[in-house]
Amino acid sequence: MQLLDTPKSRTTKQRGLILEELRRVDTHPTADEIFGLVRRKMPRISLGTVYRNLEVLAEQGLVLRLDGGGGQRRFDARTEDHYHVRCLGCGRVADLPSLSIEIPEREAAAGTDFQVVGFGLEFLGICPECQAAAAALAADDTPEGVKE
Amino acid sequence: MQLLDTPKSRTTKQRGLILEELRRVDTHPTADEIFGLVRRKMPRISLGTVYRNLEVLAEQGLVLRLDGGGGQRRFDARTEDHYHVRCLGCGRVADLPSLSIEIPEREAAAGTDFQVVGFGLEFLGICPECQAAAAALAADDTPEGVKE
DNA sequence: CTGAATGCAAAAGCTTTGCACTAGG
DNA sequence: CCTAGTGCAAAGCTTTTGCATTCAG
Repeated sequence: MQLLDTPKSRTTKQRGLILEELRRVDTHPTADEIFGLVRRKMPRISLGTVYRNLEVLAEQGLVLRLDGGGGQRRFDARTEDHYHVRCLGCGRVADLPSLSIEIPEREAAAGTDFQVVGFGLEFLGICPECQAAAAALAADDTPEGVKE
Repeated sequence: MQLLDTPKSRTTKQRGLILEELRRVDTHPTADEIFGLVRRKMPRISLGTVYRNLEVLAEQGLVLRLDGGGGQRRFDARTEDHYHVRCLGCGRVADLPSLSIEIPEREAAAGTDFQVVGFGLEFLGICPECQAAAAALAADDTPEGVKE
């Protein structure tokens, strides 16, 4: 069952061109860089349009957003080695009890001309509050007797 | 050998209090939330001071910045499964050939009340350009005959 | 036709910075 | 003393949004 129904999306020249240009490069450009690329072929496109389309394309799974969990910067005074879970709903972060995880840095380094110095890993999830909120919302939206 | 010499830092009331408050909580607060906490005990502190001190404390290794790779958002039209390296110098991102990595999501989920739905992993490194820049800089700063 | 999408510009975060003043060592 | 650090306010950057207009289906 589909909870949120996505509004039907249109195939505009702007969206097509953005995807095409993004596929042409392997530089993982920022929105602004994409704006620059696309503008060469469509000078009147606006940065807002680029942002809106990247968002749509990401929802459709046609592009990946690399923002590593993103959102606002958070701070932790616990400096011993441990991992975090970040809530996809509200951005809250919690500690995880220490896990021993093997990350093949050597192998990664072998596949690139970057000098690999480490890695960033965080788990993604839904915090209890956001789980409850989602459940309440689902209940509201579910007409009488409908099962999922 | 120490390349950049850090200017000697002072122990101000503000810096001490920020660290103290951050140690008191386990919520991984944002700069603004820390500002709120600290302001209860030192009402005239400014948000700028909080940012500056968090930066210093992070450099000293007393606090961790959780910004998941951070910087500007980047996009990728390659949607098949692969990992990335991000340059710590300039933020540039490159693809890595596919690696099979085992992330113990189950174990992580067992240690939290968050509903774990996945993880974010990226490698960190220095891109060739930034390696060159760093080497050039080191050469400049190295007086005649000095070896590292 | 209808409303999704656009261009433009303004607004909204979050973070950094310039400057004159304060205070740590 | 000397200069790192502070408070305040302004600026900076990236991303989002409101609105009248355009255009895809």
